[in-house]
Amino acid sequence: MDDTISKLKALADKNRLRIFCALVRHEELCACQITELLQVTGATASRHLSILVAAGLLKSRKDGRWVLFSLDRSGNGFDGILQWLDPELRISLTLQNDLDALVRITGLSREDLCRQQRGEACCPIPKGAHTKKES
Amino acid sequence: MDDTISKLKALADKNRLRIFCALVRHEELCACQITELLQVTGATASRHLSILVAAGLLKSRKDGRWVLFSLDRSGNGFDGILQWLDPELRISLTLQNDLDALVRITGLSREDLCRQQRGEACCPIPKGAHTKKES
DNA sequence: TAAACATTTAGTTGTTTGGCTAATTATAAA
DNA sequence: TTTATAATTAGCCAAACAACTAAATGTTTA
Repeated sequence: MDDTISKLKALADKNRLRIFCALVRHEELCACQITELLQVTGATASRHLSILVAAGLLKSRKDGRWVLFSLDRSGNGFDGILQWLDPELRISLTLQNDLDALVRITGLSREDLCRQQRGEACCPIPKGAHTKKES
Repeated sequence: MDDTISKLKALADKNRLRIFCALVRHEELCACQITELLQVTGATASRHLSILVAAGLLKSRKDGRWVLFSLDRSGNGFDGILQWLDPELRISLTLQNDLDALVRITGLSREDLCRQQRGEACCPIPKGAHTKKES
């Protein structure tokens, strides 16, 4: 039961649910892409990611300097979770907006993305991104 | 999305998950039966129940002095939730123990149960109930 | 009507959680 | 080998939460 509660707790947070749903549609995302998506500090994104990994919902692998995260579909009841959350993916404006934002984020090279996050303004954020309101 | 997060948060608590799973197997339970099951104060059980109702996972109806709770199966994605949690019901010792305890609890009249909770010791708790350990 | 009683609401307290900044670790580039 | 950098960890604070006791609410019975 503790295992199930860990998964529920892990998903019962807006930012972590956004991460999870983003990874339903994108095979792999690195920590800095998640950071950019959520618009929080890298430390905060890292904490959320570690909670999702600890709950057995995500797995990660290193790729040089980067750490890439993806869904861990091997967990108990994973299909039930997806079946539950899938309708959500289609109707939530927040999640739709995230998918739009991910088109931009994954379109940048990881180098440019991280440079941008450090405020060197080499890659201005296109107007309209991150501006839709939740229904 | 907020609706989904409410449901996840509501289930992401050990006592509330126990309530929910108890109601998967028992059509209706009153607040005092839940109180007896969880071994918490009536106020605490009432709060947990209200959170589950607010999340749309349970519904309630009044029957005289008593309030009876049951699953609200009309909610979005309810089947996915059940599909996810059903395996849990079979393997968790805590939940199995709860089902055993419910046999005793539902075997008592509501009157006797509530009298017992007030400590008049009219209905001694059978030895062995509430004693199994979680795996 | 008065007393008993099932449940809920209010108010308090200690714990958990989510965010931040700063410091640390590990990898890559100069 | 020094510097830059992606990610994590540590430490802090405010907000959220779960438990309790006590008081309030609404229903039934004497």
